[in-house]
Amino acid sequence: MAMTQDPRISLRLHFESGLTFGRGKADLLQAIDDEGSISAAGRRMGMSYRRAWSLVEEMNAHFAAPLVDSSRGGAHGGGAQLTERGRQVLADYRALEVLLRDQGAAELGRLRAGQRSASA
Amino acid sequence: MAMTQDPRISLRLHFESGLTFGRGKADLLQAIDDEGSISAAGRRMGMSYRRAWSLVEEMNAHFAAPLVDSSRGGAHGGGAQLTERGRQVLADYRALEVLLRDQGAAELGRLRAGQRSASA
DNA sequence: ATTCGTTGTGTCTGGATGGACATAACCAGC
DNA sequence: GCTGGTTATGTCCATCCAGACACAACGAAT
Repeated sequence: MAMTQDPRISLRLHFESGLTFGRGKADLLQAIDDEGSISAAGRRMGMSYRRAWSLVEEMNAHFAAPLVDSSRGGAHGGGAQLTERGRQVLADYRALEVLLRDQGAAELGRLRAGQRSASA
Repeated sequence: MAMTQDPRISLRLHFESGLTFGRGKADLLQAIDDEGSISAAGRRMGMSYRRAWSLVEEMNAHFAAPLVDSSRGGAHGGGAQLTERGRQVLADYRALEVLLRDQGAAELGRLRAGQRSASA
């Protein structure tokens, strides 16, 4: 239900600082929220832990407050959770996605229709 | 008036084909429309003709109909104009930009506010 | 035929990017 | 104090990409 199923056109935000935030990071945050772990999220998304962690690091560095809170050691080796800020950022991005697909359906439809037909 | 003046966050569309269309290509199309030439547009945007042309080539290749029509030789060496399709694509992108900034002001505002303060 | 500004292409190279691998640090539970 | 799974970090390398440079093709005007 929350899955964006057929994103022929996806949204990416370009912050002035240089940070880019698009479907990849959004889905990663979502996966971390679901799994409670960066590594599990990475596995689920088919990316290496190294990559997943570096994306998290990048996001945490570019926002005033971290989006992901992590701890290591312990019963299950550690884990990670979204902070309130993290959930807010994710929610805001999702809202913009919905806004675009809903209110911008006409424009997106024209843009899609104008594409060269797939070279199946 | 048509200038997007203070884009702290900009929009980029990711087509499934792999084409990305953001402020750069949009501004390039606009500049070509204004200047009537790819090279003049490139100069105006501070990019090499090679780069400007390759972006145009990329766009033309990914849409069913070209966005830019060009001709070489002649009195002024040649020139380029936006096709009707080109104007439509540009207009659609601009409309989505406006939609996002207008209807998405709350979300964008929160995202901006959450950024780490500039290291001026 | 020469000129002139533009379109259209080829090639090279340095820097950024991402993937793969390796390894240390951590700590509840046993 | 050993284990196990996770976080955190470093390094190397193939590869992609942007920028720079060079140059051919074109055609109206003169």
